[in-house]
Amino acid sequence: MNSEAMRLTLRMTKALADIQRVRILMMMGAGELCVCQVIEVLTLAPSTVSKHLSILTAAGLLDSRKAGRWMYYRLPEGSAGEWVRPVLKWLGEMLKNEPVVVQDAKKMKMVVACDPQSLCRRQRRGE
Amino acid sequence: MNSEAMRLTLRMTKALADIQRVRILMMMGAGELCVCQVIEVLTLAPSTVSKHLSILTAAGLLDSRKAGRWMYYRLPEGSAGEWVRPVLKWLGEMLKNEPVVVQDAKKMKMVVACDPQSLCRRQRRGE
DNA sequence: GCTATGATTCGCCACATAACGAATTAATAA
DNA sequence: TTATTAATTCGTTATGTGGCGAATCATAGC
Repeated sequence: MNSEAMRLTLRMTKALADIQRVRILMMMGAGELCVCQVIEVLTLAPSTVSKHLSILTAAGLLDSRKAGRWMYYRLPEGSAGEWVRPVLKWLGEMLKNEPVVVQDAKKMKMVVACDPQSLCRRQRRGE
Repeated sequence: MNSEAMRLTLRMTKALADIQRVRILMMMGAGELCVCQVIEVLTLAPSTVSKHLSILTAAGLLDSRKAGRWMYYRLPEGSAGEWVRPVLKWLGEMLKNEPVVVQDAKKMKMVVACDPQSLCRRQRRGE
């Protein structure tokens, strides 16, 4: 840890200090998700969700992968997530019975069931 | 954990999302401190420091004790700090070599050396 | 090339928050 | 009681942040 430590730490804690971003992290426990899937669960504007995802990524709390037009986000694996995992574990234990989180998980199941393509099409038509 | 969990969690993460409050938490590792000592190290207005301390306390990250005119703050002990300790440990490891934190610790030694009474008197006269 | 489309960036607005000094509170000391 | 004093609360200001829609970017498909 060098003099960047504080900057990095605050980037993380600030990233965690928002309910939508916490909800996203909890959702990601189930595996990687594309942006439109996160939009569907949070029911926020695409631009808003994209911003949240970029903040989480900049904080090292998410990794991303581009596949064609789709962007997939997931929890960081391996050594990349060493500093992150304890935080996520702590969050998970704090929130495992939180209604919002449980509800999001349920909605996630529905969303993962239909493929992203048809999901985005529905979104374009306005739900 | 009930439906309050998210509120509590966000109160904690928001409390951690500020550099002055992180500095305060790191300082408290050395033991309980009165407000004027924290003021001395952070070199911020008393009202500002008081606010930070109240935010940390409301988040469960600090306990307080009143002794005469002095108010002492410390890290929560025993079962009260069960959810807090892992976070503080994580913070401590992230920041143990952070210049600001090291410098604060050094200043703390000087501050603890002189008694609070004379410290506050000096502050009143404007450093 | 052109169009369609998933995602991001930009500009804006409303609201939250950190900082200060002044006023207030609570407790000691005169 | 009155004055002093450590801390807090209040009011104000400047800055930061979350939200949206419009515009833009990047890739797939025609």
